[in-house]
Amino acid sequence: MSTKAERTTQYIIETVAPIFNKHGYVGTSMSHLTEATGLTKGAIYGNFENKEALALASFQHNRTLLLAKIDELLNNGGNSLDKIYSLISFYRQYDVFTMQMGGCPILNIGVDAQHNNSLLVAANKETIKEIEGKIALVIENGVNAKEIKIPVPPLQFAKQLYTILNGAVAMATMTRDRKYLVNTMAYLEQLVQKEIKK
Amino acid sequence: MSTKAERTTQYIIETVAPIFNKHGYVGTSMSHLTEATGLTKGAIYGNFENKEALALASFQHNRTLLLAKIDELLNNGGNSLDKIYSLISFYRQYDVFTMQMGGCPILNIGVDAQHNNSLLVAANKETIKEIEGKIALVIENGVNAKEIKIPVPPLQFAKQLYTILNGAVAMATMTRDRKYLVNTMAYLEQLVQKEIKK
DNA sequence: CTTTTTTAATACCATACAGTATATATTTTT
DNA sequence: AAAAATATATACTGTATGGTATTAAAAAAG
Repeated sequence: MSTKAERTTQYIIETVAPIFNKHGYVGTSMSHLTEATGLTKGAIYGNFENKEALALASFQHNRTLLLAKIDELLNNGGNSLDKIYSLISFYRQYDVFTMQMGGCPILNIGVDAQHNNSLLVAANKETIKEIEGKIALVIENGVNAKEIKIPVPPLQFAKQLYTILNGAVAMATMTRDRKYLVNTMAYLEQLVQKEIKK
Repeated sequence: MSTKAERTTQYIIETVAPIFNKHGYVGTSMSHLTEATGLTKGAIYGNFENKEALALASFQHNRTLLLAKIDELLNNGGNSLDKIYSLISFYRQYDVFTMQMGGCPILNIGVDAQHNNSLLVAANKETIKEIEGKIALVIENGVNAKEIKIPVPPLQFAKQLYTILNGAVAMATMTRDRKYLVNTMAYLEQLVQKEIKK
């Protein structure tokens, strides 16, 4: 079984991750964290070197949750077209899924950390690259299996798709209006149907 | 001529607006502002009630710059299709244009202020609505003049277009890679040509 | 050019911040 | 169950925070 400290560390990360995601790196204070966890600074600093290490662990936690979900969608049997459709369907409810994390970790951290924390910026960039790669792989397999045809290389197509997905996420976040998700996913579905379905 | 205070007020806003835009509301401290302006807190608090008022004025300043540019593009003679193309061309270099502001004010403030400052969130939402309205008007005129045809109502089309534009802005911001702007604008140009050009 | 009014600098609040050394609990190991 | 090791709480750094009276300087009005 795991040691006490390991469990506490995990508990802190889970509790604190949505707070960092909502309020950003500078916007989150140690007192926010002690209050939310019910622990003291002694406990937190016993498990994490400093605020930055905790913020990074928090981002990695959210990132892992999101990547696990995307993996699940993209490895869930079916042909590549089904996988793309299920990714789009997932983003229609992206706001519901990311609520537990305090919003989209990619967008929030990616924008918030920009001039405040370079470690978080780097971790976020890496995550974006990873997601694009996963989508590109599905596309590539679909092309090879002659299930779909695309007008540009797989990675570029994946980046383009992910850009539009994130556009919807950004708009929905900024306006707090989930219609942007719904409408954009409707648009993408007909786009996929018309443009890449062979 | 303008009074001294009016000029100082304006000078403060111009100097401080990019800082707020880069570092966010909580991430910007009064000492950042005194350092950047070369003024003391006495001078700043003589011209602004508090930090929030200054942040709001800063956002309004950037918003005005952006809206002026968009107005210029969308009222610059030519038919509605030309206007859409010139908007898309502008976004290809959006990073250059918004550098003076410390990045895209819509995205930065829209995301950063989300759980930190409700006044800024409201001002940002209002600005988004305004931009969408301006685009929708161009579309509507184009439809009425039978220059273009669109598969959805003008406002919805405008929102969809603006969502994709902002997706490119978000990706370019987060990854610091302007290729997202270039590629997305290339995509949008062929989309407009194929889909709405009558 | 003097007086009045306005504007900005200084010096100062009280509070909150990230982080730490030490003491006290609480687990683990024996 | 006792001893050793670990984990958490307490109490405390020094510094930075947003904000404010008050004083000095500069601009505008007479």
